[in-house]
Amino acid sequence: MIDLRVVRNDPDRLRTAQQRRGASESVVDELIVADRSRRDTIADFERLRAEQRRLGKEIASASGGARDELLRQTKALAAQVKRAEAAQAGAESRLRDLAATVPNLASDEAPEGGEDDFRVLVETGSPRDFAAEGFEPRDHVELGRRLGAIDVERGAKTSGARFYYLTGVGALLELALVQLAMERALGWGFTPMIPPALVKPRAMEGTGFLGQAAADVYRVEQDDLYLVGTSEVALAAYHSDETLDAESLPRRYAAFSPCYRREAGSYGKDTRGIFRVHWFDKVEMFSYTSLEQSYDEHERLLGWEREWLDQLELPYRVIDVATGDLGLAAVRKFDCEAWLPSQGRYREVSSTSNCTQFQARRLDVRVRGTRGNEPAATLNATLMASTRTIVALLENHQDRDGSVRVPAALQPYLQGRAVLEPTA
RNA sequence: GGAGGUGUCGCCUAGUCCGGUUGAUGGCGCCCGCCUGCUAAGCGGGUUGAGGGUUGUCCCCUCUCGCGGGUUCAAAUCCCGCCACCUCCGCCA
Repeated sequence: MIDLRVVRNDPDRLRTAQQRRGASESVVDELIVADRSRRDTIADFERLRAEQRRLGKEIASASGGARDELLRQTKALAAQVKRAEAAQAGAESRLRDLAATVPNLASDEAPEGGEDDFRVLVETGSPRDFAAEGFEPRDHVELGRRLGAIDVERGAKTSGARFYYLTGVGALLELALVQLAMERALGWGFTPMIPPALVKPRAMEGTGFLGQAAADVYRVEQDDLYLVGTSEVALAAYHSDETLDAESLPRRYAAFSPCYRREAGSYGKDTRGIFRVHWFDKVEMFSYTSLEQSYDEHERLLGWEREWLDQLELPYRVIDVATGDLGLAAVRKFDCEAWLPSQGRYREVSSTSNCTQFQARRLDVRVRGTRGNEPAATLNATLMASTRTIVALLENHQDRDGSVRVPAALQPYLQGRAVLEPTA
């Protein structure tokens, strides 16, 4: 949720922010009205309640006729209090519902525009020239089949489109990646976590996934639980309703969890292979910081994401995502995109967002600092998304015979294997 | 899934049966001060959190006893629903 003080003190800033996002500006005026009505109803209620209290105290000590007279007065008052209370509750929920639709204020540094208006920040490593090497690169589906690593046909048989089995060396590869990622994260000071993948509505709502992204979320209706699309949800909710000491920040968590996404509205997009699937596993980095610290932390998280891709020896670029593509919670987002030879372009393999106080305000995560309590800032960053990492590894490190070179850093986690050989 | 119990302002706890000076008792911890070669002990005071008013950190108001409703002039206290934890039973990895 955005800071409602902006609505009161600087509505023009909010209008500009909405405009930069391509979001509704009229909502600002609605917010101003709703906020004013909330304050008015609160004032009414508090005034009546104070009067009621005062009378109640008198009744307690009065007796006889005086008491009866007081009772007559206060009975009428009680009805008014009840009405005022209902009016306040109504005004508050209207404001809350309205505020919930407003996205976080995008950073001034984020490029303005839609999905295609990103800015490329860096490009590192160069895509291999397969023509010069004299062979046509295979895509990950073909490579995975030859290695006995990926089985999409049986995935579809069992669970439907966009499901897969990792088999044999494919399964080992994921476990190796997870293990390596966790050890790196541990070295950087993260606390390893294995969080729940099913969460209550509050966690989902608090992280901003029930708004415009709700269609992409799996819901278990019978128990009113949601399957998380990222462990960011469970990690953000981890400290909900808590007040953290400023000295304990930043707090960094690295979680391994499955991720479930309905991928609604992506019909026909990336239908081949395991690039876009309904379920994958991921190691996610998550930081709690103060608002001031969050900007530097964002850079650090990006640095760690890059270090990870460097050690997997993948060519990639980093983009500064445009305002219209930030989602609800982020003020700024960097995506790392690895080169995919089969597609001849860069594709997202990781992403880091600074959500500032947007999630913390909803989930009630506060920092106890010198200025009193204030909402914490939360940041998330992909370290290792299993399927896309496997796709990038197989395609970039393939050889003409369909074998795949294992980057040195990963070899100790794959029983020392330097090359994955086709089984058929 | 069934039966019973518990949930009080950091931690522990009184209060709940029998509604009203409870805007919640006491202890521990913590903070400030006093005392003292130092430390400890001792003595005095402070200590739930949130929102708002005034922005004259001085005060005032509202909310907050797991959460949400209800009854009542009035709810920590009575009633209903839910949640979490504990014990036992059943079922299952």
